[in-house]
Amino acid sequence: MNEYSEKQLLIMDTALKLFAEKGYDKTSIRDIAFAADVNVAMVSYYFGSKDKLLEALFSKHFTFITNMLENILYEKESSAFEKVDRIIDVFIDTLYSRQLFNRLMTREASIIHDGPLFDMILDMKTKNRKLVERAVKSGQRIGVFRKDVNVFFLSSVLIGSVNQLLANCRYEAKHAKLNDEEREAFKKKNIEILRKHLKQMFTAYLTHSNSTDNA
Amino acid sequence: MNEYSEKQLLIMDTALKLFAEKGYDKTSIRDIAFAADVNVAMVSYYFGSKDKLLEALFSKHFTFITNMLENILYEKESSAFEKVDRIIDVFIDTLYSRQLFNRLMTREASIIHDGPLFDMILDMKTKNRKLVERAVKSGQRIGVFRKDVNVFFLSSVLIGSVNQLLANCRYEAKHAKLNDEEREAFKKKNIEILRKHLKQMFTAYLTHSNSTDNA
DNA sequence: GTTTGAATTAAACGTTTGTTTAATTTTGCA
DNA sequence: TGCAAAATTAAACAAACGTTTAATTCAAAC
Repeated sequence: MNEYSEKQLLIMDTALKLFAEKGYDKTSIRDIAFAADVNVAMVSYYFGSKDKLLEALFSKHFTFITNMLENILYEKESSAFEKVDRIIDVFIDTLYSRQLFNRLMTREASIIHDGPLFDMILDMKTKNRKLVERAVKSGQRIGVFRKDVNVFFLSSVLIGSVNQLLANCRYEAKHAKLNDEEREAFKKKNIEILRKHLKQMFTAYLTHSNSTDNA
Repeated sequence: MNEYSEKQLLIMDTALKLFAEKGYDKTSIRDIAFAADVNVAMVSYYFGSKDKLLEALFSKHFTFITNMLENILYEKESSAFEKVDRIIDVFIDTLYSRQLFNRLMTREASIIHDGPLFDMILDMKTKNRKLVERAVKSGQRIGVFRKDVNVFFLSSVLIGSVNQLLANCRYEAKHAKLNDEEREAFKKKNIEILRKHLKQMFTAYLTHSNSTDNA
């Protein structure tokens, strides 16, 4: 199913980069063709249309990411705390290593109302929540986590923080006029801070007995 | 400076709604004109161009939001914990009450590389951080907050969480086929959960003594 | 070497876009 | 009422867009 020729992959990679940096709508097929050094007609020839190219991009990265998430889901971990740490690592590493796709997806997600892309994104959001839920429940079962944790809240914090921090880094890097190398180093540095503090924050929150239980 | 006629405000409000829901690029001037029941030429006549209309929208909402943030900055609060609670309230309420603009801004922010919009967004991000920083430092001064708090991290968590939760709510609401009223009630419910748990989480994190100080 | 189908190309197509024009209507003021 | 400026309109404009066409090149099989 997902077997693309080298030329198709070249087009997809080039398109992903341009879509992420300039936006889907502001990237013309001619832009992609020029950057990938292929003829304009090749996109329609291989993918059918610009929309289908976007769909192909989503499918490709979704199968990779959701597969990874599902594998984690069936891992055996020794403690609930390790589970939480592991999940934070997986989310951060995935969002960081697939920054371009993640940027494109988040952007498109905010204006999509239905169709195959909507279904894919909804499916991924559900899987994200399942993963967080599993870790939380295992900690609750053995009594080390508080009982009134809200998973919808937690997964929003997790994903939202990473994306927001990466966006902030891009802005700071541009403001400080960092070059590509410096910017990536800056991102990496802040991602590691995020990782460390997010783990601390989640642990503190999950083990903290709720002081306003009756609210 | 910011004095617009009723017709100009009508165009701006209509444009904001369409930009937020369909995206800036996918909304044509004809779409706006039709929805606002004005002639297509009126947009260029009043604002100069579509880009300038977007700039006007940004200016309008930015002056409001940044003014509000700066006012908070000089408020007197009794305790550091109250300061944190207050800031969380302000961010949540602002992001929630200006959902449409916030959605538009976040979306455009991810593909803007320079220009007046870039400067405005950067300015707002800086102000956000200043606000968080002030609350954290006041708690550190009197010794109730830990010393190694990272403000860049905290502000990312705060803004990122709210936006991500609202985006998740939109998806859930569409999946559950809620109508407009039900969707807003669903959002409101989850925002209140977010508010409560975010305050707990921040407090737990800020007062939690760091167990890996030497890391 | 010929044939067959895929790959590649330059050119053209029709549509939509943001914007402008030029004419007309409305408004506010003397 | 008369007049000048502002507001509003329908029509037209050029440019950019995604896509298609029709011709040509390429590669592999026989």
